[in-house]
Amino acid sequence: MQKRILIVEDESSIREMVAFALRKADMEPIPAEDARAAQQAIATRRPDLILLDWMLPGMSGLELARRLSRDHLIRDIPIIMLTARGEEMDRVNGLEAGVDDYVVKPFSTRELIARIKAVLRRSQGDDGNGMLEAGELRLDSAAHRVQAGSEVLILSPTEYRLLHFFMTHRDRVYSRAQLLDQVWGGSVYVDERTVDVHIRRLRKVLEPTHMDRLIQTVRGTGYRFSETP
Amino acid sequence: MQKRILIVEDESSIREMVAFALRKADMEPIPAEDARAAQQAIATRRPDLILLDWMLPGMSGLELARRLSRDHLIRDIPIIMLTARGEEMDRVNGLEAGVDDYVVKPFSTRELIARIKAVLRRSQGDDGNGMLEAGELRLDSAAHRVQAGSEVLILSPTEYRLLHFFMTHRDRVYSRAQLLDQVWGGSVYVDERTVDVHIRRLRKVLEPTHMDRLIQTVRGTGYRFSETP
DNA sequence: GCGCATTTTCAACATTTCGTAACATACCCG
DNA sequence: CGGGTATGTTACGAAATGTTGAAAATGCGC
Repeated sequence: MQKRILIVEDESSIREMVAFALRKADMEPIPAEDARAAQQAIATRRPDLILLDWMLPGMSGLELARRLSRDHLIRDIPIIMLTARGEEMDRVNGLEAGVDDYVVKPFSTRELIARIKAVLRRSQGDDGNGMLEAGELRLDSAAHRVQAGSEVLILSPTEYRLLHFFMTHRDRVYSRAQLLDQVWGGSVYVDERTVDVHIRRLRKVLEPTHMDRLIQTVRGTGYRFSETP
Repeated sequence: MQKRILIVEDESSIREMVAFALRKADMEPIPAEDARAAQQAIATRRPDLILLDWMLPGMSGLELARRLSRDHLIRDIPIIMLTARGEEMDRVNGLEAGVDDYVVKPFSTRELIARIKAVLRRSQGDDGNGMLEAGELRLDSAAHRVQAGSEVLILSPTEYRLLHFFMTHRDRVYSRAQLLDQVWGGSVYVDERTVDVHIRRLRKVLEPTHMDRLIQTVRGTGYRFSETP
């Protein structure tokens, strides 16, 4: 199934080059040259991923990203930011706005494609209806329900958000700070150790079904969600 | 070590401009104005990368690329295509004659150099994503995971940093002092022999998969990471 | 305001990692 | 061949890091 990729970029040469590369990789490019066009395209075509230039005429890419992540229907669309070198990409700002990855210009088209695939893969198991799967685990975000096999699991709100984040961001380490940003929201101050406790809780819920193996500790760095040990 | 870059381009002004930029970037340009000259240059000088104009007098760049990828000795030389904007790029779609990247004319030499470097890096086992490969070894820096074949290897934080450094700095000796600087960070005081111990630990992890051969001792100097003994 | 579910903090406990030192082995050169 | 130096190997205690249970704090509906 062809993935639709929205390209929000004001320079037409870059837009064209990326569109070219996307087609070659069997994806469907949707070009947009500013935030207005982007928003319209999102509403009408619902892309699977958004490529967002950091600097845009009118509204900055970051601002647009923030707006998008505010809208619940859109927030699960992953975003990759395109930034010019040295264009101080404050990583934290990006994380707050729900940006999934960065690519620094100038980039090779192959690298860009690889990153796009990586991000799409990470949010895989998402069949478009908000059904996420990993191992025996199934998370139905529409119904807000989690199952392991036929077992229904009861999660607290935070546990649920944490698991949901992990299932849409697999095979990647996240530090405690990053998890706090993403799962708790950037504007709360809580001890980093709190993350450990919730990890523990989540594991405890998953333990009876052996799905706790999906949540892995990366010593010295943070935690990771992955099917491979 | 200087990289040899073959420039196949009929317009001499572009050839010269690119050659100039390449020299400035410490690479060695090999100019060729048509397919015949290109093939001869490939046979005699074996370039590390080929810049190929889309439109050439006689044989088109695409046709040349196809021929090259047919030859097993040549097929792993990466190719970057130079195309004019709108030069029926869509036709490239399934063709895919082993082209690694392409740059749309007019391009800035700075961008071109950046792309060249990216492609060269990739051919050294760095896919630009933080996926590093060497032999059977694969290090995924996003997931913070190391595999040898399908085997997952467990590394301590320092072992991981050390391996990561080596995989991004191959074929070069580093003294213990340099390794301490780069891997431990300049502001720590530890005995140089500590490096030996960590090398030993890393080797031990790699031993079962025979990948310890990648870490080589250079007596009197330090250590080196290389695929060739 | 009260009771309940949830979240956060805290601190004891368990495990891993690290640097050092001591000993073993390999290599070089006269 | 033998001494001297460089590197390999191992063991051990201290320090860093992760885990865990329980208590304290918070927030929410009634």
